[in-house]
Amino acid sequence: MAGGRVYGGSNLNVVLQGEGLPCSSDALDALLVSCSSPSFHGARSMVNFEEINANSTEEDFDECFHQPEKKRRLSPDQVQFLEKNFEVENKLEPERKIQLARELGLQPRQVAIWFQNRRARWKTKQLEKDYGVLKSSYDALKADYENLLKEKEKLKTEVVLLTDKLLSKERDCQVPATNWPEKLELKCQTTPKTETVKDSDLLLNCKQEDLSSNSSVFDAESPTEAGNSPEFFAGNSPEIFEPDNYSDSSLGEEESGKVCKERFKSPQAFVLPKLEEPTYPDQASGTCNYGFHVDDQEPLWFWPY
DNA sequence: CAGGTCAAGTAGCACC
DNA sequence: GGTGCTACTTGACCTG
Repeated sequence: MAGGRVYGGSNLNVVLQGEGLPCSSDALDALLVSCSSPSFHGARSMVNFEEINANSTEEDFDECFHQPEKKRRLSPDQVQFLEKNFEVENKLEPERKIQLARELGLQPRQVAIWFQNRRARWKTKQLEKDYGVLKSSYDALKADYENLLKEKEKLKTEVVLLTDKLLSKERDCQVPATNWPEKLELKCQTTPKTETVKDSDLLLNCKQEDLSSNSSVFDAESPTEAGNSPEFFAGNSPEIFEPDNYSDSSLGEEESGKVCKERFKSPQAFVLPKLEEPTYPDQASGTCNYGFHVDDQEPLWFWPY
C-alpha cells in the first residue's frame, strides 16, 4: 500500500476512512441519507447508494459491504455526467468530488479514480495527437530536403556540362574566357563569395535567379573556383567585367587586343580558374568580347560533344 | 478465446 | 506523516 494508505475496494467503511470521511454509524447514515436520491443510478456500478439504502436491515447492509466486489462499469448516464464535469475542469476538488459522488450515487473514491483514469486517457490521446502533428511536419521537411538534394544534383550536373563545354571552347579559341555574360556578372556580384558561404546559400541564390542561367557554373564545393578571388565578387575590380573594357572603341583592334592580353596576365583577371585561356571561334578578332550574352546561352545546352 | 476497455490496486513522488 | 497526484499493473467484463 502506498504511504500506509488503505484502499479497501470491497469495504466502504475502509474506503470512507481512506477518503478522510467519518465512518461512525451516524455519519454514515447521514451520508447515506444524503445519497438516497441520486440523480444517476449506476445499475452495474460497484456500490449503488440507492441499493444500500434500500437494504435497510443491518444484515443486508453488512453483506453489501463485505461480499467481494466485482468490477462493474459505470452506467452510460454516469459516464456522460462525469465527462461533462471533466470538460469543465479535469481536476477534482474535494468538495466537488463529494458533490459528484452524491449526484451519481457513487463513492467519492470512485469519482476520484474515474477522474484519474480519465486524465490518463486524455494524456494518451494528446500524445497521439502531438505525435501525428510532429510526424506530418517531419514528413514535409523530409520531402523538402529530398527535393533540394535532387535539385542540387541537377545543378551539379549542369555545372559539369557547362564547364566541359567551356573548356572545349577554350581549346578552339586561344583567347582567355574572362568576358562573362553581363547577367552572370551581376548575379555573382550580388553574392559575395567567401569561404564561409555554404552550398545551400549558393543554391538558394541560384533559385532566386534564373536556374537555367550560367550562375550555376560556380561550384561552391570546388575550392579552386571563384572563392579564391573574393575581389571578383566583392566588386573590388569592377572594370574586370565591364563588357566594354576589352573592346574599347578608342583603341585599335591591335591595341585593344594587347590591353586585353596584358590584363589577363594579372591573376586578378583570371577570376574563373577553370577557364584556362579559352578561345572562341566566333570571337571578333583582337577583342575580348565574345558576344556572350545570357540570352544566347540556351543553345549551349544542346551542343554535342 | 484472444484482445481491448475500464475500474481499481499499487508504488513512488511532491507538497504542505 | 497525511494527502493527492502520476505511472503502471491487475482483474473483470465485453466483443468479434
